Amino acid sequence: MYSGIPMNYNFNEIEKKWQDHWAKNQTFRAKNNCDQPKYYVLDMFPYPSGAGLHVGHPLGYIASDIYARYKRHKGFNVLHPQGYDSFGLPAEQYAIQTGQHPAVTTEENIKTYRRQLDQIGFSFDWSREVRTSDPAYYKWTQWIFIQLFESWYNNSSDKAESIDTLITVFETDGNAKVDAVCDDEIEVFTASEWNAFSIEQQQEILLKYRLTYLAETEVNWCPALGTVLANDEIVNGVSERGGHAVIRKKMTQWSMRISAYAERLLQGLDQIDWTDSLKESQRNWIGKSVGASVTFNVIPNDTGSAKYKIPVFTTRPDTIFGVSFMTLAPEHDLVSKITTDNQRAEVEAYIKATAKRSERDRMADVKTITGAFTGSYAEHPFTKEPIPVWIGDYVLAGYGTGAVMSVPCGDQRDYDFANHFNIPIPNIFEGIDISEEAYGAKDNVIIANSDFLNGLSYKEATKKAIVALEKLNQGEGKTNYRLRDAVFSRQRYWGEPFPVYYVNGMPQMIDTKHLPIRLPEVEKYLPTETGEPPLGRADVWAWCTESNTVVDNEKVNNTTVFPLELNTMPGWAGSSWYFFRYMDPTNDDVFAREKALTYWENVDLYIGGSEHATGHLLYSRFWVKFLKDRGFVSIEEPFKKLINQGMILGTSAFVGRIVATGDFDGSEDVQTIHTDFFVSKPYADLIISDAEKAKQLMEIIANHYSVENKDQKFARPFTIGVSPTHVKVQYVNASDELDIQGLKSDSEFGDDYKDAIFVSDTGAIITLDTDSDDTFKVSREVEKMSKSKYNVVNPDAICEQYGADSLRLYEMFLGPLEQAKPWNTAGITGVHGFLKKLWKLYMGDSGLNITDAEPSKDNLKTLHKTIKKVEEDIENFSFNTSVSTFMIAVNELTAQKCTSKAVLEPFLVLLSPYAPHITEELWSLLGHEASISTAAFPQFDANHLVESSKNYPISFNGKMKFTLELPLDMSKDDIEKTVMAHEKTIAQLEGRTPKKVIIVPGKIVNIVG
RNA sequence: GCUCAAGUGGCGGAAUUGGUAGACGCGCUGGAUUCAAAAUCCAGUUCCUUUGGAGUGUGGGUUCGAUUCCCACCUUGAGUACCA
Repeated sequence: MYSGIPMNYNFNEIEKKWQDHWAKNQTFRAKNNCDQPKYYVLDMFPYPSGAGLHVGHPLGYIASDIYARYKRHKGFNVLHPQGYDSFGLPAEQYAIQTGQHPAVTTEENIKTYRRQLDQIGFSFDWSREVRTSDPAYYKWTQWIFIQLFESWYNNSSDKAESIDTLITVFETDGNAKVDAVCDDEIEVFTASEWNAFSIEQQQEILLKYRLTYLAETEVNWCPALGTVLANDEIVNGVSERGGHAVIRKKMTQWSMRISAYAERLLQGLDQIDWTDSLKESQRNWIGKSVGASVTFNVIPNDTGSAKYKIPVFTTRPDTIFGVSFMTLAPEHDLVSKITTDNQRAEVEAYIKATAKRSERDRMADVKTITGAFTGSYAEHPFTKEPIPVWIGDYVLAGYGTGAVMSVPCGDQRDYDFANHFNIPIPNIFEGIDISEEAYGAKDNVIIANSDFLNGLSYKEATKKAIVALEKLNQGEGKTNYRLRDAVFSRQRYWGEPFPVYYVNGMPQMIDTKHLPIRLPEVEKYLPTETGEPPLGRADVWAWCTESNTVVDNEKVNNTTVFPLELNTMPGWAGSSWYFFRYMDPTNDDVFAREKALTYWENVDLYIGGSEHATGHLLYSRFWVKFLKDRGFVSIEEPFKKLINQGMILGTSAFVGRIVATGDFDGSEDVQTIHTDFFVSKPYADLIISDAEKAKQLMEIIANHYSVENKDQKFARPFTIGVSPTHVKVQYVNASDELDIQGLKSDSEFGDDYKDAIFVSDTGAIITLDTDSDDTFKVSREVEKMSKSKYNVVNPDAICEQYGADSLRLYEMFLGPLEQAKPWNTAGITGVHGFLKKLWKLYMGDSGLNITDAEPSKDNLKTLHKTIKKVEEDIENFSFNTSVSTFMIAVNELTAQKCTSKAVLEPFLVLLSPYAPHITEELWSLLGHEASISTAAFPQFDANHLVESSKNYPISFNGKMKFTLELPLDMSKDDIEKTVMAHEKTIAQLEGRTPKKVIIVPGKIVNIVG
């Protein structure tokens, strides 16, 4: 243990001491009953991966920790918790490979995370830790799922209500008047019909209304992962995790009726303080478009007499007279029904061809226009003219109705399609040329050739067209959203089990008082041979309605014991509400007690990565709105302010390996051979630009191989090039010089560098046993931090070598929080040196160097300008600039030889959010018993910054030439006189008379002429 | 293609109610200290053809004055992708 007062800054001892102290005294425990104003600072909780943290991960945590500590100094009761999103795919993939239970590896990974987090000195309230994979936690995830099941969305009240209110309506009035968000095509029934339905029939109907429902849906199936994926888990047509192929497949799945909340999710964005880009991605994801639904009647053809209707959605009902064809998605249900015999072969061939194209091909190739004519015609609602009905894969089955009214003059895709298939392109825009391309803009159009819409603008024509369509009963105004209901089932093991069992195929909820339903044990984490999810392997996975327990599968009799659901919940289930659990983490009666919920309300500041824009952040908002509707919480939005921290990139290091190209064996085949020669960066540049130098090196190489190794092939003429090869950044110093010995003896590279010959800056071969001055420089490049690029920097090593305070300061010092920026360990010596200077300022050479001396004017000026700047910076989340400010302050106070306690004590408080360990240590050396975190933030006093004079920049035509110290209270006239009389002014003017003299008192003087 | 960011020394970056461009730090150069190295300290460090001139991606514009405001363009990064 640490004792006495060391003269040197012994960060390892100091940091360990205070981390232990904080943990032991629960210094950062948030109070639930408190008169202080609350402040809730949250980080997006991590998935505990096996790789542990690299220096990029803590960036956001450091920023939020600074803010949390700052808010404590400002008198707030701060909730700053941390936990783990501990269900997830990687642990399960690892389990499949090794047989290790995911719970075991997860526990190990969490231990590593915790150790790494602890050593950085975060002020987390660990007494509130949550883990999504903990049954005490997922009990409530299951509970929320049940609440969603027991709810429907009433459009009339614009909120979710208990399913009981819906049943009451059905019992008394049937469903004709119900305005709900529900499945399409629900049959209308009366009250008496409802009451006559069997229980199963009733349940089947209710399922179409519930906010979470079981339905056969077309899903994104990932064969490699053996599970379905949500839209936001697919990036560029492949799985976000692992990059595996994804195909469309119909499966019975739990879904969440998030589409019910589309409008509120959109509107709510205006109420929250998020970045515009993040709000924009959510807006795009929700994808609201306002327009009309229009129904086209199919003209009965020779083969069929049925009267089919084609409903379409359009944002441009004003262009309805420009329709010259219709296009259906190839998957559209009507296609097979309306295709004429003549066209059947062609249509079927086309459908087959498009089905074969993967989603990825379709996305990659948007230029090729394909389609087929069905042979059928639809009737134009107004002109009654026949319109040919085509199919084409540019129309998406999943959006709108899967069919479009094609207006080639107003939509480029329709235009291209019409051109390709020689379909007429009628022009309905007055004075607009459409011979080259469609005119898609809505502004400044005047509709023509459109009967009763002639002469109208987009807005007027849209209104009028909708009214006319409504009169015909063939359309109405409609708003469409791109946002689809979210698939909630995963065919995986390591996730929350559903509290669901099946009676005659109908899902039944387990009563909430029997929760949690714990994840069963399985012997293998793979799907069953019959293709069921891993839970299908569990032996004890049936629900007994008598004992209300999970029992052996063999007991299933479908009268009292029923099979349980085999899917598990997706990763976003547990993370959609965890911020509430921190408020009351151990409560076993409710997910969080009301008192805690009303005190802490919502998250004031949320920091995390932007990759969660359309997943976690949208789902959380959805669940919170739902919980509010049902009266469980009182807030509408979970995260008031949100900041995305930028990614920290790695600075990769490369050694230039010489590759030789030539015909080495006389076979006349040109080969490229990787030699054992590596060249230093400056020399590599030289041989590329200087043929003479290259020749010299070639000779050396040829000699090496032919003489020493008796390898004749290099004696022939050849050419050389430099191939950059990644090496570990650990072997490179601040001057980009390589530790050759270190690299050679690194076991991870094996024998790669055993025979390596390193050529120095000057072109000399570096020998390791002589102490020459030859150095070898690597080339560098900024890339994403990743193990394969050997540029990963572990915070453990940084903490050991420089300390957590240095790490914290440096991460902030790198640049603006929200920007991506490269990490380069070399630069950390700057902030580390600052901490040493700070230590020296307080400790002197022979012990505490603090006196009760009156602070000087300069001391106070330095202190107060620092208070002002740091406070402004923290409020603006500009942490990088306050680190500079601290450096300037310490430089100034050192130069001023300041020893005044009245200045040095408050300065520690300013710095403590950034560098909590060293400030806590110095604070206690100053005689304080209580933690520095309890100290009040210093008060800024502008009086200390008042100046009597100003060093005016004197510019000529806007260019500053010299400065002049003048009193601040000097009048404009006097300033002009003084400046004009100055010898440097006279010299500048060279006899010219200035046209104008601009004087801004306290700012500048500009002489024009 | 569309949307949103961002372009400033060798590097990370600072400066925005328009007013001394390059703060702070890294690196580099020179010096002190040292047997030597590390560490520490001091000085210098945008560029150039240097009694001066140019300069914040490029070209224009507004202004006494533009990194900051306006217009056009270029480049890079992120997101999104046939959404009717």
